[in-house]
Amino acid sequence: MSANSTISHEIANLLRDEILRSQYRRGERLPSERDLAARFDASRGAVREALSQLEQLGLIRILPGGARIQAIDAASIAILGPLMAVNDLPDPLLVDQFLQTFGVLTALTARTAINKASNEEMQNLQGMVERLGMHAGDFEAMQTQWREFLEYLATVADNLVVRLIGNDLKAQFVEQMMSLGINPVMKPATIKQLLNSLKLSLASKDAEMAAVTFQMHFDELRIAVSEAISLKQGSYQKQAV
Amino acid sequence: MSANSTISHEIANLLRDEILRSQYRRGERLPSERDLAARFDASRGAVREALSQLEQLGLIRILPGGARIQAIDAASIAILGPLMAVNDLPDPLLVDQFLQTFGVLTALTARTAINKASNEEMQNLQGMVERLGMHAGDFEAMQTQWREFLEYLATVADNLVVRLIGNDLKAQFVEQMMSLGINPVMKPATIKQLLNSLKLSLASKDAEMAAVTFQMHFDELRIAVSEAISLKQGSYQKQAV
DNA sequence: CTACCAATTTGGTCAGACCAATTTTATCTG
DNA sequence: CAGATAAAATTGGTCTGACCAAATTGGTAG
Repeated sequence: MSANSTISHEIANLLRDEILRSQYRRGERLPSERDLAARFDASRGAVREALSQLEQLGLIRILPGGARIQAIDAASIAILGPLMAVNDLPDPLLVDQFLQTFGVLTALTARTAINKASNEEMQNLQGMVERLGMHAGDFEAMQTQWREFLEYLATVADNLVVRLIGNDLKAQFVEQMMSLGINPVMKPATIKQLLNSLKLSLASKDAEMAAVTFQMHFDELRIAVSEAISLKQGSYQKQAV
Repeated sequence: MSANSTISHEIANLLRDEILRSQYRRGERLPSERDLAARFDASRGAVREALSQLEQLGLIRILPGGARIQAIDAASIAILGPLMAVNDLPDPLLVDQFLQTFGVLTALTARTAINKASNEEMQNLQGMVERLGMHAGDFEAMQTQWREFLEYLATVADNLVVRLIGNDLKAQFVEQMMSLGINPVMKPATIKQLLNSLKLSLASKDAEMAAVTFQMHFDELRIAVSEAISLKQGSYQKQAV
């Protein structure tokens, strides 16, 4: 995933992970560009490009005298993905916070979308929910359609701020979960209930109800993912034994 | 603000603004590094560092054959600040979306914070709200204390995801508004009501109520800011005449 | 008009050099 | 011994010029 062909990207990724693994303390000086160049057997130019990227991520601050490590909670959200990936398993707490955040933003998106949707868009939304209900069994197919639904919802809501955050978040997260083979399992009854509630809110154009529905869905999802992770953790420990 | 002493930063900022001003179309090729170097009278290395930053911002994609402009809604949220700054006045719609988003995230923070606050933290929070009420008149003082309150709330909630988003958002936004001299004015009665509601939710440890309170506050703020901007717009037009 | 091949352009990378500012070290002083 | 001071080494910022592989472009043959 983070194998961006170019050397500067590789260096950036390596250093990024080292920083995220707390191998440097906050405020500490990174090795000099020349030293790094020697270490990675690369030119100073390549190293400088890498550092330039890390600075943009908010992980370091470059200034005459040396590049210094920044506090991690002063960084950009673009580090979330890598942060979840530094360990074998993502930090469950972080994942939970992630879903919680994603939940409120999705709820906002739904609220906005329903409030400003045209008749045609409303019909499209209803149609998509309808189709979602039909594939209730097939996880893969539902996953795809579900994402399309959220995507369309975002399009209708047309909130650039949420959109941008969503980009960063989704890109960082979804693939991460997928690649780890973490499959959250939700009870069919719960899903059915969610879809029904969604149908209702759309039919009555009740934005608030839709928001609450999504909120509840994500709360369920948080539980499911949490279980999926601890399950995975169990199997890891087994392997270790 | 965006005058980062170094040439590469200057180039990056210039190009960033040009892209945000839609001077290039999506998918279009940026001038070659050599051309850009000539244009800015800089070395190719400096240009490459600049492009490296723009790529990290998600504004362009660099690949052999040329750097291409990306869709703006595929970028990082770090572009929001510059995006609001490209015009004399920030886009009111964007500002509104901004506050809306900030609102739900703050509501989430409040909910989480109250749910997991220790007794001591709870007392601190109550104390801060108390003090906020005392400075109801002085805008400056209240502004500072208000920010401290939110900051502490975030510390207690301890949600890294929201934290990171908040960083990016705050950094991009608050200063922007300040530097433009946009002072949203809220009725003292409204503020009083907000603080009371806040006091109540803290006293009864009612996380949901606190969340709703913040939500309402931000809705009020959105109105106030919207008015402040259109007021500013009026005075601009006067000047133009 | 299409398919294919050569010439050109473009990004990726390197080496070596110079400057200004900072940091470190050594030196001198009280 | 501590503190101020000056010299030396280090560090980031920038430039020049060069080479390669991949992609784009332009022209040519079918």
